[in-house]
Amino acid sequence: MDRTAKKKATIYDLSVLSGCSPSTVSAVLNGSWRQRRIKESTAELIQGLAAKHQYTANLQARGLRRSRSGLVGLLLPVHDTRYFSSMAQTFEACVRSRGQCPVVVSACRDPQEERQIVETLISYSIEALIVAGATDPDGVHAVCEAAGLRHVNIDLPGTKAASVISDNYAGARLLTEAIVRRCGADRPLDATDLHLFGGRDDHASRERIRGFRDAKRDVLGADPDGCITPTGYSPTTSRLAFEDYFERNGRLPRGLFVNSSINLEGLIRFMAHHPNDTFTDLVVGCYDYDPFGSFLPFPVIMIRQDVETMIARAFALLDEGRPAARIHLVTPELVPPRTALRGPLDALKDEAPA
Amino acid sequence: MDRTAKKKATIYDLSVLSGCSPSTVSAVLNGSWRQRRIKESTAELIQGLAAKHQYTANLQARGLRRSRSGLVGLLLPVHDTRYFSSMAQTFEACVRSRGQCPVVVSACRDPQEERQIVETLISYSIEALIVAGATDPDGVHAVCEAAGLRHVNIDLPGTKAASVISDNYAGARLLTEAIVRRCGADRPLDATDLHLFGGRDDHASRERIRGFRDAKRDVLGADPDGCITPTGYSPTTSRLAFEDYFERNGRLPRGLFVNSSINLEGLIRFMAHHPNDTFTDLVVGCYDYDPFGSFLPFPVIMIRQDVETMIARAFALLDEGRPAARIHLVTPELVPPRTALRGPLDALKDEAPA
DNA sequence: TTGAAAGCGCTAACAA
DNA sequence: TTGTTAGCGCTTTCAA
Repeated sequence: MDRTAKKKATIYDLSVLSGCSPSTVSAVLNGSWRQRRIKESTAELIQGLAAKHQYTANLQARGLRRSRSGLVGLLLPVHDTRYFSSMAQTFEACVRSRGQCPVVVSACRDPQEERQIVETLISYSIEALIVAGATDPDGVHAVCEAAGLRHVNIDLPGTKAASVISDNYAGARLLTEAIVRRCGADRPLDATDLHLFGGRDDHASRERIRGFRDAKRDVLGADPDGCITPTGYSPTTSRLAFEDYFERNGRLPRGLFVNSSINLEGLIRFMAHHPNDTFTDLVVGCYDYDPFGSFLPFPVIMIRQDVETMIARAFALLDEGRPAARIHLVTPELVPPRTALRGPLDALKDEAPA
Repeated sequence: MDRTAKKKATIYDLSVLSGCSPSTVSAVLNGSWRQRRIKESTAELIQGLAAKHQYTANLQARGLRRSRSGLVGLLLPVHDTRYFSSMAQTFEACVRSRGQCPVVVSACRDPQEERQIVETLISYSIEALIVAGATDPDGVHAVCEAAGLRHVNIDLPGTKAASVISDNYAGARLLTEAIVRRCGADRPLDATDLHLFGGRDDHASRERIRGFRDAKRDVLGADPDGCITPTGYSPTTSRLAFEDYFERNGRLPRGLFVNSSINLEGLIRFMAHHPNDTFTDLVVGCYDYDPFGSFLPFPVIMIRQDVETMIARAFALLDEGRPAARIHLVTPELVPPRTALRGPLDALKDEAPA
């Protein structure tokens, strides 16, 4: 027995109450009344009635009629990472500032899920979509294209739609050099002692690996094979890779390039099974920034991707209509160990202590 | 010029193509055809056509007609925390397993935003709402109630709707005792040397403070005043509180109860400005679990709230229809230092290395 | 086993 | 300055 579920007021109710026609009411209530040259007094009358009866537009009806919904989508691989959750946070602020409603969903890096979820969003007539870190951006593109949906890739590029990604090559070089510098403070680093873990066969990983290798060659004068271990984006498989290396070599490499914060979670799972002195001498570089990750008991140098700029660029491209299918690089930032950066949450006003 | 934005097929198109009536097509395509006793062969015919023409239902139209949308909402304070992002992750899986579409939004702990955002969701005819960590749950309740929207609170309780929260009192006791135990390993802890930072005047903070004080009294035999510093849920204000304490006392307390992972971010911001030896001897307890937070260079004991159970209970209550406005406690878990727990991401299948 | 027809709440020509 | 009207695409009685 839902006592209070009174039916919501419609423009027809207000039409009767005000003595005006439904279309007049509609115009007043959706803001188009000035240009429809409706008398100020009628507008006020209707607005008053609307407030009094707690009228709110039925957005499904409006959307159906206008064949758009006011919804804007963000497709993530996962929510549960500081990188992607900060992306969601930034995206949401952007969308709201445009008076639209954000819809953030995740597809777990499953190409089929990606397409299917996007199809669902399209069925709700979303007006634009940002595709972040998709495993199959071109597959998603096909779905969007067929429905005439504006979309851009972010984080991981596609070949069919505009893409905003960070400059993974430059970032990886920067990071690699910083690791070497930090290691070298004590004694020179052997090239086999700088190892990259994580990532898989996607554009970001490839670019990072390329930057890693080039930097190694430049700085250490050598880039032996076997210093790269892809693990996918899973803490479990990453951890196994570390265990494996450790068993083979009796220790970790002195310099560790970790492909992403998810892979860094693999490292801490490894840590949980090994005493702290396993990690003396270790210098870690991690692509992606996590505030707590920056304060681990060994130096962790991080790369913070400029999410704010990436999102802003993505929206700029969406506004263009049909942007060319090229890649836009955004420069990431090197973050020294023990650094706490401000994040999207800092944009919110601080609450009084109580 | 959007070349390919061909209009989407409708049931009318398929009606013409198949020679059946729109209502038959509708029934076939929304799954109600068996009970509408439609011949298998007609169904197959229509399904074939639908596939061929890439028909997908217009969910806005369906929603308008049925006056529900298939959308289920989750209102968060913020995305960018491992606690809330894991909640989003878990929520999303739950909603999808029910064949509905998740909508996760955040309101930045602003009571007015909370109500307004919920009003928007209601305008989209969402079918149920989980209100997580709201600053003004009862305000949100009023909005939902007026629209006859099923909803439950989670994380922070309200007085008007059913609420699922973790047992903050018990958790805080557990955590406090664990901090004392860990400190005491060396030399006995003075009661003034166990300090609580963070939180504000909400139910969770109050319960945690109560648990903290009771445990202190029980274990240390005293609970002097002035050992509690609320800071709100902001890294900046938390950091200032730590700085302030440090300036006054020339050091941090030996035992630190931190109210939430956001407040723990305040601690690491403090760390960024102080050398590592400021933190020898320190034992931290943090309400909320963050995988990297568990591996800081001093012992961090954490409380992991059982998000999976909380979400599951919330859905169970939603299914009840009109659940009583009582509070349901879920037991949280004590996490020793240097512990890497599995999270919602581990439920996903691990990807092959490349 | 199927079809006809009304209508969900709103918008946008077009008329007045 | 306002009203009339015809849908947007779908579901759902009711009738056949």
